[in-house]
Amino acid sequence: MRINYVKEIDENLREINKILNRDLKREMIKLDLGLSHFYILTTLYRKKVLSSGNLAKSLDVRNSTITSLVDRLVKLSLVKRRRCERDRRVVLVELTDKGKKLTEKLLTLRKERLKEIVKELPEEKVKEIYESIKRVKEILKKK
Amino acid sequence: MRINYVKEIDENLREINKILNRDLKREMIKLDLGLSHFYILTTLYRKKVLSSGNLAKSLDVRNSTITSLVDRLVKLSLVKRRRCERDRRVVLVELTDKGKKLTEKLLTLRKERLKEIVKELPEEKVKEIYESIKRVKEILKKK
DNA sequence: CAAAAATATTTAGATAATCTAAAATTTAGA
DNA sequence: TCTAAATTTTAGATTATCTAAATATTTTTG
Repeated sequence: MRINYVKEIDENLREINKILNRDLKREMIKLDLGLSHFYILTTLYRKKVLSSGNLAKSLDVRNSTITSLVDRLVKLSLVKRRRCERDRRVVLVELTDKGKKLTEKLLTLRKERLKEIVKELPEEKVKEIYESIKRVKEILKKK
Repeated sequence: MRINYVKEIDENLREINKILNRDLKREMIKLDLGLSHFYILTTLYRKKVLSSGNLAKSLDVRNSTITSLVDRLVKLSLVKRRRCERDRRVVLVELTDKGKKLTEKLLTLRKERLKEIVKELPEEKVKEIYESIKRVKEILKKK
């Protein structure tokens, strides 16, 4: 019997995401925050500084949604806002030191689950998994 | 330089999910439904019949949330409810024919993006990707 | 076997997330 | 300079999800 690879890859990816998201959601609830706040924190962690509008594009939500999400994070001193010097219409958002530390902790927690892969498999196999997943991402990202 | 595989796998998985979810969200909005409805439809598609409570567990939301999500799908004749014969406390949910058709269409749409993998890579490589992703899922699922 | 406890779901009402439309501010172009 | 465009925020509506209580059914126990 021939395997329908696309179907299987799709289902497995959805399942992986479900498991990782479930764990993540629980962690965020403990902090009294939601998944969207996690996405903002990690996006800022990678990009350093981002305008409110680009954050909205990145999360695929409206600008006004970003305003209230960021409001919450500002109140908790996890991120800070400042006006862009060159174009004063633009609001730039970035992590505070406290925000950076928390984000690192969250990313670590999230990776705990994935560490089992490294524990269980030989380096060669882990590398293969890494490359496969990277390849999928690159192909999806192109479009 | 040594690559931190776990970190990279984590980031790539998140990115893959972001891309696939964004596409999916747009599709569901056209139908005037949310992502949660998609999860219900596809879960039922795989499992055929599920109690309201098990749906809640599967989506990691409260029972009462399932009630309103399913209400909406029943109104659109995409799923139907019935009492369990053996234990009449239990409410069973399953897809209607209309629901099955729509779910198949949604899954196809979602897989369109992933089909590019098959187009671009040799069968051998696709198989490797499939097996890698499956392995990740299995390891995560164990716990 | 009847009363009490446990289980599954729904209802009602509250809270939070996200949206739309309009307002405020700033920039860019005719 | 005046007008149009761009960026963000505000205000208010809508939707999703939650908690707690209510309902119906089953299981346990004295």
